[in-house]
Amino acid sequence: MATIKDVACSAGVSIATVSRHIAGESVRRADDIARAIEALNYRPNESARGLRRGRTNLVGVIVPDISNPYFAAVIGGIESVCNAHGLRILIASSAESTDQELDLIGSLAPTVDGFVVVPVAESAASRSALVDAAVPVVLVDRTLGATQVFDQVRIDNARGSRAAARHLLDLGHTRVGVLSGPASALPGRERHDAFVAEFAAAGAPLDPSLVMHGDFTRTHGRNSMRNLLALAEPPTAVFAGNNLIAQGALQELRVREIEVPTHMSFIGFDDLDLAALLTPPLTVVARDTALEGQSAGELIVRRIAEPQRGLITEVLPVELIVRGSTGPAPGQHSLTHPQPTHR
Amino acid sequence: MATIKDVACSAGVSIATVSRHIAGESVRRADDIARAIEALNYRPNESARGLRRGRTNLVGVIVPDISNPYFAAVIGGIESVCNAHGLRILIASSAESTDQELDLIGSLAPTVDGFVVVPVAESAASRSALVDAAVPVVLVDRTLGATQVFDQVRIDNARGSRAAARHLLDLGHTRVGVLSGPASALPGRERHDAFVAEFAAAGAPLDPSLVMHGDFTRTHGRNSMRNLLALAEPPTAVFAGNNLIAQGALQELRVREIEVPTHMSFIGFDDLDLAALLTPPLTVVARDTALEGQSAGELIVRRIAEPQRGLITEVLPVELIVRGSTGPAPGQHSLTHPQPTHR
DNA sequence: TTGTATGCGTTATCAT
DNA sequence: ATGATAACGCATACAA
Repeated sequence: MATIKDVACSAGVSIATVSRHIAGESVRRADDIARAIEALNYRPNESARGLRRGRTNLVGVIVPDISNPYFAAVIGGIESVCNAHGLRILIASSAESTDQELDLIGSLAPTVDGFVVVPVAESAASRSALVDAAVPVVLVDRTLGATQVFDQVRIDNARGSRAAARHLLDLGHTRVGVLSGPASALPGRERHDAFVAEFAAAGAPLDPSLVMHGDFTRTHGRNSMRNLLALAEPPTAVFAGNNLIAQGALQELRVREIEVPTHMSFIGFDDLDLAALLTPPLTVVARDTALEGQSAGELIVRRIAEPQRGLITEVLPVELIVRGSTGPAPGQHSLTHPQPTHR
Repeated sequence: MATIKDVACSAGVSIATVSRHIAGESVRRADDIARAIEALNYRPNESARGLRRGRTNLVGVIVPDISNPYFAAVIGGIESVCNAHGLRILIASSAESTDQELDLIGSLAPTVDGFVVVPVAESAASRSALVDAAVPVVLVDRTLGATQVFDQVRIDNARGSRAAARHLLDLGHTRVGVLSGPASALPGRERHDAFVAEFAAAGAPLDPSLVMHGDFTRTHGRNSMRNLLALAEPPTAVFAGNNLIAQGALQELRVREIEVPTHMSFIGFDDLDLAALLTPPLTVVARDTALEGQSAGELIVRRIAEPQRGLITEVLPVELIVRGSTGPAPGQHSLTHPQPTHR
């Protein structure tokens, strides 16, 4: 591997001059230096650079599960923006464990110029570890405690849930099941609360026995849907709090051969890759997951460049996509149901 | 940030002793040192370490598209294994561009101890760039030229395709469409060739006009399926060369309201997240994508530890999962069709 | 077993 | 505008 010294020799200047040239300063023999760099295929040693400047050009990205398509899309967004700004992405999975998340923050902290984190839950330990890390931090999708100390990228969970609730209300549903995520995570809380609140505001408060809390997992979706179906009077519609919960619930509906939407309307939060190809195609509250990652990338880039800037919270929009899995409640005139938006 | 000097001071020893303690050598005042490290929350500076030892503990992972669920699963597998061995993962996307892949290899090479690459195509430039990088390399899923110079993790594409062909033959299909991936990539070639060969070997060579080559994209799947359907005599079954091609093809089948498998049998290479929830559930050739990543992780870890070892190629098995999208060809006795394996 | 001292490749300071 | 040089934090050769 060629070093700056080799370049300096080859170009007949001192290493200081080469360093300046690389830093963009104007030097007399810039051409010779450029030629030497080219000829030797010289690349500055990042370790030496990092040691000297105290910066590594590395951003640590910690997510609960890399294989989840949602997180994968977010990572993709982060990567494209950061790479365009010369920042490398260090990926690590907390494997849905706050303990592991804490370890990762601690061990990555001295190595990275900044963090982009999708926290597992609202862990005070993780929050203070990130504060101790003393580098810029951007939180995506979830928060770490009520008082904001980091930049954030979130989506408008409340609006999405309200739109879903509104849609079901318009279709005449009043007996609605809710498969919520954990209250320990912001999206779980916000989606749940807004959905329930919208029904209450419409004068049709939901039956609490139809509200199931659980993790963001297929298992929760499947088991809770099973429980709902076992009820003496099952709901006429179900709202699933995220993509995994929806998958589990759909699995159960499929096994039980429940007709959707004839006997049960279904709406999920988060779009699925094949949602439009299911029978019936799935009605969902969707968001731009790649954009979420890009926004996070832009925030961390900016924050690293200007650490003193005021805290930023970016709230991205969501969209109700009405496909075919939601229909009028039994006994409703089909005329009243909204026109599907085909996508 | 505490340095080794701080620890040495606090423990009342020299920095060399601290360094030895960290390296695992036995030193007299190990306890004092451990206490000091704990108290100061000391972590070795990776840049300094990298500079001094010439190793960074970083593995560069380059994939064509991070958001593709297949690659995401592979990355997840790599990450879990590497992290367990103290190696960090540097993620970068080549965005399906061999040029970008080449740039990434060059710019990451001085920074990483090894590469895990899913090449975009069989690029001689990428191959020689990886050779020039002079660090261990593991190739996943695809190759870079005929002569093997790197460790590899692949799947048994030929066996998977033969199983798919066999399955369709057993169902009596002889007029079969093939939506193949690019011949420039190993999986595209192997899957195509084995599938075609199996039909030929069975004395039922495929009609060349039913064989469509294209990229691993939804667009190819959709357009080619459209072309097949527009034929005077369309095929009775279609084989899709990967997950994206299958998605596109299914989209077209859905739009055209073609009944599967009554009017058209469908089988894809690669499982999809919701494949079992489609109507009908999809018959596919599946593989363990996470395992593929884990194997790659183990190979790169091993190769970094023992660079001199002989070249390794790991070929992972595939599995035909018969669900509901394949049925007997028109005019066949339904008795002859195999029993579905429900999953 | 321990400490001292050197150098890894780079940037920044200082003098020219 | 340029060159010599110190220092970043660490691992190790060498001396003790």
